[in-house]
Amino acid sequence: MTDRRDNGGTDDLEAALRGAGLRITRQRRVILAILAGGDDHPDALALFRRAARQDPSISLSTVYRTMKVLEERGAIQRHTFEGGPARFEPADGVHHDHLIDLDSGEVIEFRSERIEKLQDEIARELGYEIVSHRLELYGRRRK
Amino acid sequence: MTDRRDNGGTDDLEAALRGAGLRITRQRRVILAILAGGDDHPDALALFRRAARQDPSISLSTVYRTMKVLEERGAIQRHTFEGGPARFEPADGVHHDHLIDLDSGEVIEFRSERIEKLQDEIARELGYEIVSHRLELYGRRRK
DNA sequence: GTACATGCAAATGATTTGCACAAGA
DNA sequence: TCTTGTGCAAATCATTTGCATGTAC
Repeated sequence: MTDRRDNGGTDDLEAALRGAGLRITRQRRVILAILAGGDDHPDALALFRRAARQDPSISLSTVYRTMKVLEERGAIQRHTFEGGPARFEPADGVHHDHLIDLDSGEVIEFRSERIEKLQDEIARELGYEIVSHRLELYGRRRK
Repeated sequence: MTDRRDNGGTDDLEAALRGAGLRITRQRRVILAILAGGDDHPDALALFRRAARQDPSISLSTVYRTMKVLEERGAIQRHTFEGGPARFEPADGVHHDHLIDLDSGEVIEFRSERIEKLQDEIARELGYEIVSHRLELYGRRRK
């Protein structure tokens, strides 16, 4: 047993690349392991720094390029929270929203069936079909 | 009677600047009128182009600087929808969320008391206090 | 007159891209 | 081998800022 999540693990990410006829390079292997291993939402620079510890030859461009292909394959999710740079997380199949801790930058995931449903109702009333949505709560720990 | 909204009109915007001891310059007057007059959500460049028609000497920097002070005074809202640059709208006092038409870029405003309430409940359950939030629906017109 | 505002150009920060070389399949 | 990937530097995009000059109050 491992503490790695069932989905979004290195194997799933590798499969996403392989399935598209893309290559598993030494640097991609490192990046995928970091993505799959962590349970936070790192940005490109954080990913780059962590990767560089294992392989100092990795470049920031490669991190960005890898994020782009993984996103195109639906293997990861890209989030752009207020202010900061894009942050990434392995796609876990189940959609969820985010609560961002304004003090620490920490991201807490949550999911509300009722909110999802209400969103659909609203879109329908306005004559629209939802393609995607984003719901982000920004707050601080209650004392 | 005017088709200008009750709130977020030129007068409100001017008041926001005056109240902070700031000056109403020729270029600010033009920008404020455009913001107050339109009912869309223009980005800095769009604002700049419209302003330049009335006063070709206006610079993009001034648009950005004006957006910054107005935002600091709470007179306008800045939105960063997926992808694109920041877009602005006069603050109308009542909070609302947005549905973005993926084909036209058009922004439709809506408000759901029930969603607002659910968000508060969720944050509370997670031990947080919401400072702000953003809910954006991206979709296309239903045929 | 004096502090605040402006235009311009240069700086910034995040991200992307062109190119010559390297390396998976 | 042949195509895809990489590092590096330069380019791009949105936005900000330094500075000398202009102007609202």
